[in-house]
Amino acid sequence: MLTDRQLLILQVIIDDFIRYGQPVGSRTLSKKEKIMFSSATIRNEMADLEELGYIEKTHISSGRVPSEKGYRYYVDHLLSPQRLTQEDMNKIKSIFADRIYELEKLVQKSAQILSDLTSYTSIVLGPAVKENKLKRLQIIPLNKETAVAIIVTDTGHVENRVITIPASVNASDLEKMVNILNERLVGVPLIELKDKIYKEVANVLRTHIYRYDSMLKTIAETLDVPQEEKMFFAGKTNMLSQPEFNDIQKIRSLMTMIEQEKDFYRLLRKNRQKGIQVTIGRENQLSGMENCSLITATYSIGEEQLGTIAVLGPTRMEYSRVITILNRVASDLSTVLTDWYQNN
Amino acid sequence: MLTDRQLLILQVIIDDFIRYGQPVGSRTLSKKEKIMFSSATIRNEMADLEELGYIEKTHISSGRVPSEKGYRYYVDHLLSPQRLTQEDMNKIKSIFADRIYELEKLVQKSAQILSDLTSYTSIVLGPAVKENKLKRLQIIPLNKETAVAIIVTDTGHVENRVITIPASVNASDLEKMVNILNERLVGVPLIELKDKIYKEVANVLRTHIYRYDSMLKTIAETLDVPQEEKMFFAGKTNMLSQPEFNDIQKIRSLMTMIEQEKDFYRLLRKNRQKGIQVTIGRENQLSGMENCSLITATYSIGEEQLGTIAVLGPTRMEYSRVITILNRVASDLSTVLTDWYQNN
DNA sequence: TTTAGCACTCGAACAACCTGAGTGCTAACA
DNA sequence: TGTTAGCACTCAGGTTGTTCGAGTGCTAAA
Repeated sequence: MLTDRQLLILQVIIDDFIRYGQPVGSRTLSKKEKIMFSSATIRNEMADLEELGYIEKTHISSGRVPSEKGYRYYVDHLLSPQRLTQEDMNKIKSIFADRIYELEKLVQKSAQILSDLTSYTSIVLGPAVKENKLKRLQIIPLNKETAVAIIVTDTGHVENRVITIPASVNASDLEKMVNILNERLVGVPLIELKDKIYKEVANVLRTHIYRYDSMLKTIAETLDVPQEEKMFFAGKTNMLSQPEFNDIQKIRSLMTMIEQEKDFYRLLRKNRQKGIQVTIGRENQLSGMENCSLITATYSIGEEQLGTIAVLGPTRMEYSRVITILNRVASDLSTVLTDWYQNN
Repeated sequence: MLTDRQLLILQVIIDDFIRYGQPVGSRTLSKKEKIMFSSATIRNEMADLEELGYIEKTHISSGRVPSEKGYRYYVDHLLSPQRLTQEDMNKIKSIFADRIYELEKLVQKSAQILSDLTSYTSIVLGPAVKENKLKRLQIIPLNKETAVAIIVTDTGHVENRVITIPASVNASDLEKMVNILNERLVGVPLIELKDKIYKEVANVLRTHIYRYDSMLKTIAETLDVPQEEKMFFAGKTNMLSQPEFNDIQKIRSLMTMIEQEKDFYRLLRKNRQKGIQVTIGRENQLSGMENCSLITATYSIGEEQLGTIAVLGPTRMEYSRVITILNRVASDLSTVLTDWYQNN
C-alpha cells in the first residue's frame, strides 16, 4: 500500500507532467508549495514508486514520467475535481442554442464542441438506429426496374436504399404490399422487423398478393438496416499539435488507426457501461493507441442508452478536465433528448 | 525557346526526380542511356535551364530539382504516355463489378480505388443534386409538432429534413397540400423548386387550403436542398508516406487544409472544364497546397456533367500515370452511368 | 527518519571535422 | 564553335568530441 506521502508525490508528479509534458525531477518537486521535504527525501520516495511501477525514467538520470499503471491509479484515486469556467459552460450550452430537430446534427455539433473545448479528438457514436421503431415504410418507383425504399423511424431518422423490383410485380401490387407492411409493422423496433416479416407478415401477403415471395426477400433485406451506429469525428488534426506526436512514425500509426474505422468502432463499443470509462494506452488493445487514452461517456433518452461520446487524447491528457466536460455534455444531451422525446 | 537537347535534359531530370525524389546531378544524368554527352555539357545546359526558371537547386552545390514552371512545362509538353497494366485495369473494372444502384456508393468506391491505385489521396465530388428532378415529395408526421419531409429525385437520391408543423395545420390539410405540391412539382429540377413554389404553387394552395402561408415558407425552405455536391475522400493518410512530408509542419498544414472542407471544395470547383486539369503547387492558391498538385477529371451522364474526380499528390507526383488512370476511371464512370440512366 | 553533500550519468546542444556529390569555370580539343 | 577534361570550390550530412545542466543514488551526519 502506498503511504500518504507517496500518494502526494505521485499526484504532484502526474499533475506536473500533464501540465508541462516534461519528466519531473526531485528538485522541481521540492519547490512545489504542497511539498515540504527535501529533494533527497523525494528521491527516496520516487525510487520506491518506481519500484512499484507507478513511474518510470526515460533514461538513467532523467526525471520521472508516469507509467500506465501510474495513470491508472491517478485516474481511479487521485483526480482533483475540476470546475468548468463560465466560458466552457457557455460553449457547452451553445450546442443546444438553436433548436435542432435532427438527432444526427445535434450529435455532430456535440462532437465539434467537445474537440474545441478539449483540443483533443472527439468521437461521437450514435444514435443506435436499431432501437428505433418503424414509423412508415414507403416504396417509390423510379422506373420499370428500380425503386427507392424509404424507412422513417419514430425519431425522425430516415434510411433509404435503391432496390430492384421483379418484373412480375406491378404497381398496384406494390402499393397493396406496402400498405400491408405498414399496417403490420408500424411501431415495431427496426431490429425485429426482419423476423416479424417472415413470421407474421408473409402469411398475410400470401393471401393477398400473387407471387409475393420474389418481393419478400428484397423487402426483408431492405428493412435489415445496419446495426452499427454512425461515428462522427471532430478535431482529427488536433492530435497533431500534441507534443508527444512530434514523430512522423507516431502520427502515421495514429492517423492510420483512426482511418481504420472498423477497429476503432469496435474499441468504442467496448465501453458501453453507463458513466465515464477511461482506458489508458495499451489497455485499449489496439495498435496505434499506445500513446493514447480514450475517455467515454454515454447519453440516453430516459433509461434507454442511445449512444456514446468520447474523447481521444494522448496518455498525458487532462483527465480531470475532460471527464468533467464529458460528464456535463453527456448529461445535458440526455436531458434535452429525454425532454424532447417524452413530450412528444 | 528551348533546344531539343534542353528539352531532353529537362524531361530526364523530371522523370528521374519523380522516380527517386532526389536532386539530380550532372553525373547521374550523363550515365542515362538516352543521354550521349558529358557531364560538363550537361552542366552548361542545366545552368541555362536554371536561368530560364525550369529547374532549381536546393543549395548552391546540389543537384537540380524541377521548379513549378518546370513541372508545368513537363505536364503540358513532355508527358510520356503510359499504358495501364492488366492489374490496374482489373482494379478499375472492380469498381463496377457488383451492380450498385446508388450513385453515392459507386462514387465512394471510385474514390477508394483511385487512392489505392495511385497511393495518393483521392477526392470525388458529386453528383450534383440540384440538377436532379423531383420524383416525389412526402411529409410524414412524427408527432403533433414535427414531421419528416422527404424528397426523392429521379436518380434515386433521397434528401430528408425534420420540420415543425404549425398547430393551425391539421393532418388532412397537410395531405392535401402534399398532393398539390406533387402534382405541380414532379419533374421540376430541384434548383428551380423554390422559385416555382412561390410563383406558381402558392396561388393554387391559397384556393384550397386555409392559412396555407404559415406552412409555405417551411416547405420552400425544405425543398431548398444544399447546392453543394458531397465530397468523398479516400486515402487521406497516403500522403503521410510520401517522403516530401517527412516534416511535421508540412503534415500539419496539409491535414488542416484537407479538414477545412469548405476551401478545398472551392478549389475543386474551379476545375470544372471537361477533360483533365492539372494544377501545380501554388497555382492552387490555397495555403497548404504549396507542395501538392491536384489533377481533376469530370464524369457525366450523356452530355450533362455530374461531378469531378480528383487526385491530390505531392508536386513530385506521377503525373503521367495518374492522368491515365483518372481518364480511364472518368470515362468508365460516365459510360456506365449514361448507359444506366438512359435505359431507364 | 531526514537531509546535505558528492560523485556520477545521460541527453541535448554545439563545434570541429570529413566525405561525397555536385557545381562553375577554364583551357584544350575536334 | 560546340564539347570535354580537369580542377578548385561548396555544401549537406554524418561522425566525433566537448561542455552544460538536470537529475540520480549513495553515504554520512544531524
